[in-house]
Amino acid sequence: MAGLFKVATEAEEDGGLLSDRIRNALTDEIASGALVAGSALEEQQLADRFGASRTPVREALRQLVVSGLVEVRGRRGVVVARMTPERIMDMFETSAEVEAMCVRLATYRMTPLERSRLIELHEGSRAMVEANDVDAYDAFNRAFHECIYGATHNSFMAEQAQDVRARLSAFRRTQLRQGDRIRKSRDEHDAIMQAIAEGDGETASRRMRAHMLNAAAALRRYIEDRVRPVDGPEPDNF
Amino acid sequence: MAGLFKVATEAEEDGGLLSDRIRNALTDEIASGALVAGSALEEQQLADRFGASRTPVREALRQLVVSGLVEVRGRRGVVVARMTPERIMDMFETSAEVEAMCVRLATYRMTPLERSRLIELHEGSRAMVEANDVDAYDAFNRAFHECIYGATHNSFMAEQAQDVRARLSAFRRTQLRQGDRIRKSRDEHDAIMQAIAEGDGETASRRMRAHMLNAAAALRRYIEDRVRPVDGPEPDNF
DNA sequence: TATGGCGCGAATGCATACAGAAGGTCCATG
DNA sequence: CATGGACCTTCTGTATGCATTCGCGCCATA
Repeated sequence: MAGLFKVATEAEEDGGLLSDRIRNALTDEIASGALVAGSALEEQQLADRFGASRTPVREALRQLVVSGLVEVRGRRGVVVARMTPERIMDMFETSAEVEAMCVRLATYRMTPLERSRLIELHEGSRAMVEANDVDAYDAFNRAFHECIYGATHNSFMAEQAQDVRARLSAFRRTQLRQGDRIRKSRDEHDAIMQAIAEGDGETASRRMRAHMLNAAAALRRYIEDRVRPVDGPEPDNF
Repeated sequence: MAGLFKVATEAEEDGGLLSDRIRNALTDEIASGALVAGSALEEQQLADRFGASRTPVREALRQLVVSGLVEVRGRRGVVVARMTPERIMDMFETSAEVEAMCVRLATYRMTPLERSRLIELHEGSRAMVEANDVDAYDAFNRAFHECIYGATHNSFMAEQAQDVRARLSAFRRTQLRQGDRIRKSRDEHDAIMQAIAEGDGETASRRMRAHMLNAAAALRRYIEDRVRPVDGPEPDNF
């Protein structure tokens, strides 16, 4: 329902292709968790929902397959990518390494202006922590890391890092709700910022890796706490 | 023409989807350089060539857009991704960092069996160098690096690394034809292998990064030698 | 002669129609 | 009562048709 309204409002910016609009909408819904993993995505149903025919829906789905957000099952249609816990951990580890790689290069290459912008962002996150505003912190977090990607001055690397990050966004947000993870996250950012300020890319890199792996561990605890009691319908589902 | 024949022979394995076959064929042709950057890809023309209708061709093209191998220009159709020298260098740097990351993890995690397999591959490459067999060495090189990806025991990371590598394959092969680059490449592999044997992931990582950046530099020289004399129709085309 | 407007052609983007396959269901039989 | 097979439904995969839009060339005018 929210999707319908969104499409209706976005219909005004008609410049984009219909298939692109559908793809972006589905990407958002998968990344936000509105579409849970394993859900079947029927073409006709989506076409009705977006007020389009099956053709642009198909194109959007095919693109999502390449992005890894959905997977095809023979001729039985596509489902939202159903990931095992092992795969999620693999993705987090990869993300950690990629982020560590980016921050190392960024430390050595960022301009004073970029550094200033990063500091500004980081300072702004203090209020979100104290308000325990998960959504705001999630948005900040994204901006913070993208700022680092940009500071690598390597647009391809930035795109790759963002791709990996996007595939994990659905899990990252849940992870932030674990205990006082937000506060710890900001403390870790603080340590990273210090290494950046000192121009020590190697230390920044190690701290970033630890930061990301801590987030993964927090997610793991969160999942185990939530999945254990149920123990029934969805053991491998997400 | 070669493409037509290829499709005809592969038509027997009819299990795959038509759009997948087209996508794979186009991927191969772009990666191998048979389709040069900037070439326009007309839907009807491709449909005729593959003996299909426009629909599967469209789907294949859309998937290639997501892969970054082709790009759309409004409604003017798609062209093989036209990359600037800066972007290619960005991609090589990213590839270098990713490979360095993989080999570090692989050094710490590979099983004796995997190490044995890697040594065997490396030994086998000696003959190719002495025969100066670029195609054979290119194939070996791919197997060598994929073996390392696998040894990370992180399937997601392996996929990411392979994606980046695939996007550079068209350039990697040309680079191997530069001077005695093949011999140097094998020497660098040798140094990497030594670090792996000693279990020193950090050294293996640094050597791998240098190896990849050397390859990029070789490509740059090769391009400049070839593009400088022309200086006319394709300054940014390559 | 140069520039701007107009019309035509062609190719993309979307919609619709048709064929094939996969799964479910119901019935018959052991 | 269980099991296997055939039929039917539904959805995917592909083909074709139509509208829109973009580019290109021509012509008129300053």
